[in-house]
Amino acid sequence: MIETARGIIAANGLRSLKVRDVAEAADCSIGSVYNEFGDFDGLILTVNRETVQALTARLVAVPAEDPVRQLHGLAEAYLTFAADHANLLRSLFEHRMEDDRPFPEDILKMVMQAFALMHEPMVRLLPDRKPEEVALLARMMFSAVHGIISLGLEERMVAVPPEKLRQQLAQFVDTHLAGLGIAVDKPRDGEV
Amino acid sequence: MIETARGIIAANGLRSLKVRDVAEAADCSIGSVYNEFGDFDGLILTVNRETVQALTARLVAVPAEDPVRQLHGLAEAYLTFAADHANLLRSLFEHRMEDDRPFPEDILKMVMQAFALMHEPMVRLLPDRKPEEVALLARMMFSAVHGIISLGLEERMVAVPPEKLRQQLAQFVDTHLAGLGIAVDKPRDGEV
DNA sequence: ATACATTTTGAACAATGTTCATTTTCAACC
DNA sequence: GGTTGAAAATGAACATTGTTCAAAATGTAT
Repeated sequence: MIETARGIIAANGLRSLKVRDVAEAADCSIGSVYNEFGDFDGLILTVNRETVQALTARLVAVPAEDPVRQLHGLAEAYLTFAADHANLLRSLFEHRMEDDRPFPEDILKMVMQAFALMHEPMVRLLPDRKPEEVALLARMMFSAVHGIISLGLEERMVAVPPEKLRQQLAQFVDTHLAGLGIAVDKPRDGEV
Repeated sequence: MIETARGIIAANGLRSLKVRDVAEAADCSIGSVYNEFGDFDGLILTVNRETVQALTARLVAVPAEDPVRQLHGLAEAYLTFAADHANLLRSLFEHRMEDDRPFPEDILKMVMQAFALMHEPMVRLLPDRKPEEVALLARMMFSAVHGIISLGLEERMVAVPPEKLRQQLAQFVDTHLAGLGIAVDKPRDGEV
């Protein structure tokens, strides 16, 4: 059932998700969807929850030996995930809830955890700066990467080919690290 | 009528925009809304069009004497606009059309024009690089700024206070320019 | 004043999220 | 095995909202 919903969102975007379609595909009644998830938002949030989990899993799997490589790896993992699951990520970041119900605590926490994954390598690279300051820098860098990727993949606008985006992202990370006073002269794998 | 629609979106988000509300507020029939805008998307797009125009106007108004100051000004103008009209900007970037109708050409063009405003000062700062390369750098920088601002202002997540965001943005621009090999040692107005 | 064009109207329709009384399922107990 | 009561599943009915379109209202030219 979640599987079906995710399939529909991934294939045609959140807007095309319909309760009736999910019920039919799952071979159960409409009411059952409501018994399971409470309401439509509940279903969407369940899919979104799994999306963050999948994303976080990818990010956590990035090797952590060399902090610079790790940052590149995180950015690239994010890009790969975003390119493969553009609609799922959009659902996560763009879905607004009914009324003004609060954003679920656990999803928020997981997103923050994903954000925080850039924190550790940044601390290693900037041992002299205050932790709070580094936390801000890390969040900023994550946000910047997010912006580059999400606008870059936006089909409505002129979408950049993922391969090209990958190069740009790597360049961005390098440039930004250089700006922070971190030397990155040795080219890494797969860089042009 | 557009005014009403914009008001509703700005106040409560795109989701709460209803044809009937607009018709009632404009003191006309539902049908008239359709005669005027074709369909619901037409109304939304009209509001979005004016949003890009307003944003572009703000960005164009940024002084262009010193390129570094100009870049800071552009980022700050974007932030100010985003903070003042968060829901309108979201409507512009997040609204998906029915089916797969194409994104209107003119809006796309205006967004690109806004993107391109970072191009000129970047060319001035990097006279030795190839124009296409600078265009990519400019778009990347714009996207990064967009990401920092849109995630930063996201109330669902932990929103950063605009004042704090302003500082971070300025720091980001400085860092990035430094990474590009551009010296920025003189503090600018209003910087902490 | 008449005839034709244009605009406006809002009732009816279609799509879709939501509810809830009813039915079905199923386990526990005698 | 039959009875019973809780739990789960059902889908018809409802509420909201985008959309259509025949009819009415308005405007204009002759």
